[in-house]
Amino acid sequence: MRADIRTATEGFTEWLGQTTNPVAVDTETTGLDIYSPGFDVRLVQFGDRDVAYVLDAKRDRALIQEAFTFGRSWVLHNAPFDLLALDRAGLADLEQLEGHVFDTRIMAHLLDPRTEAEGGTGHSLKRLAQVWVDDTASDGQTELNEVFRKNGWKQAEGWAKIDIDHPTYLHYAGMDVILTRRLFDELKPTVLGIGAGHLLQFELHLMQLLCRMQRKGMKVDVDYTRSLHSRLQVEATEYEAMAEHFGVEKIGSGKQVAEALLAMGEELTEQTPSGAWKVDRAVLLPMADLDNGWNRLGLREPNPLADAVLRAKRAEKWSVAYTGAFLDLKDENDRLHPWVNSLQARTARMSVSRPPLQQLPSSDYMIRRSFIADEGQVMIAADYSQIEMRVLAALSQDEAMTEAILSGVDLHDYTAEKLFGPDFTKAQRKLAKGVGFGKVYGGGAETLSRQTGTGIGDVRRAIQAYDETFRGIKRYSQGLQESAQWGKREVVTRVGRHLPLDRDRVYAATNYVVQSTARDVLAQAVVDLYDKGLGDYLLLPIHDEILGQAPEAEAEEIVHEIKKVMERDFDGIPLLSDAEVYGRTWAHGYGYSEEGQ
DNA sequence: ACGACGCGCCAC
DNA sequence: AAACGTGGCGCGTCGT
Repeated sequence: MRADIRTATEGFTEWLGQTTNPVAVDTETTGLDIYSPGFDVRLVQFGDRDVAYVLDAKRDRALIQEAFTFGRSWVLHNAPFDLLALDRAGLADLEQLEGHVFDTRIMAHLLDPRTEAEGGTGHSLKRLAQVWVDDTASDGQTELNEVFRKNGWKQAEGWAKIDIDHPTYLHYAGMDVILTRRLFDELKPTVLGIGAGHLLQFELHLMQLLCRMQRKGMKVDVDYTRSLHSRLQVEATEYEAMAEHFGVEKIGSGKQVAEALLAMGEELTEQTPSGAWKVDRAVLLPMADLDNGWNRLGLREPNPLADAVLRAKRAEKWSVAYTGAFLDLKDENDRLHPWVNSLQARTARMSVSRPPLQQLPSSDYMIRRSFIADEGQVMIAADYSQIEMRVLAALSQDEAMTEAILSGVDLHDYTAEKLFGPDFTKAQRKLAKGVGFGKVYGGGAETLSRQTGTGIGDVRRAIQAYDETFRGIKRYSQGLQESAQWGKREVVTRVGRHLPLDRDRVYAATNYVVQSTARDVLAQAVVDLYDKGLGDYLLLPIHDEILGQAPEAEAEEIVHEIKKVMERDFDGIPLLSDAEVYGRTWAHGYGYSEEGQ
């Protein structure tokens, strides 16, 4: 494969003026945390199929800035990282490139959303280039790692420490853009070939909007977070000491915990897939005489070790994964800019990482209290109610479920009445609800029986009654699986997304379509909100919810506008949004109030 | 020292 | 007939 890697600037402008679109772009930086102190862009590369210019971000700063004003189209692999890095370093604004950017990672995801572990190609440039461009393609990563290793640098250090003119580094940098452009040339017609051209445009647009959200970030209440962080650390240390008293030196070692509990005369019954004793939360809580909400059950004498391990683990997790991460990752203005991957899961669900803000504890508001609206603003949120059940009703066009939803009655009450009659008990409603979730998640009788503590026979009868009540859902689910059996082993969603199914898990088809369609509803809502000029109020997408902030005086009005934009009809099923003004902090949406503290 | 993996736990 | 879905990420352990 021809690869002409040029490190001098001679001829760059002429080349850029005459090469074909899109021009591949990549950056090499000091690290991954764009908003941490000390972050810098070191190299910026431009390339086409055969030629790469590897420019020094400092030496060639003006030339790079000028290049981005050329009004070309660009292609990047995993564009958000480089777009935000370029923006942060003042080399190119997000807005400047918006609408002119392709992302080969997004294109690859549309063609096969599976990771390597799931049997797909995965979405790393190296693997994709091997599959689509040249099976001997090497991006030079292995050689670069070797240089890092020989110098005694850890992975994360190498990127900042390697000499900017190290030949291995420059080769790696140059190959990246050449492979990206070559990959683009293969992926583009293939994406169009499966009829996903419109979907690609949509995803590229969405990705760039989420980049804006990420760049803005969210304000951390640093004083509060520091104080909570140390409180959690103290708590973890205290409970770790108690555990040690019972012979457990490392609370994270399931082996030690299990052995100590057995020595205390406790009985363990559940095992992990590899045969070890299971000592997770579900096992330890009852042993500590606690329910799921950590309240005393009063059923037995609490085991002090089980109690200490539970509390130490929680305090440890919360301080390391949350408060500690918030403090580590915030920028110099105390703002956090989490990574938002607009197209992540097999079902296209988005993910948020560094830190994982989509999964902060919701049973207690203390962690969410770390996030505070900007001066004069309040946090707001709007979520779709029962989005997955409603999407399932719409897709299946089930008559009974449509009737229930349109009548406005509580769906689980309706289901319980159909299953058990008008005098259904609380436990029966819970079971009815569980059966409904089972349809969305693909769960079976065994699982539901275990979860609800209902006998397997009763559960089977409930599922059967459910299928008879909601015949359309059963029919829809079977239809998906049958067509996947006959044709290609995949389901295609309403927006034309191809979701591959695993051979032995074809039953997951219903879940995939529902989860994916619900994701696309939220994604479309994000685009619509920006179109209506409400984008500046948004902070973060959370699967079926959008978190935002707005000036206090207008917050009610703005959140109402957001709700209205989100709400829509989906094949006769109304998708409704619950909108709420939280208050100064994220915790205000979870029962926190200043006065109460 | 580093990576892979098992396990666990946080969310929707 | 039956089959619980999607993530992020830290710790401990074990192999290289």
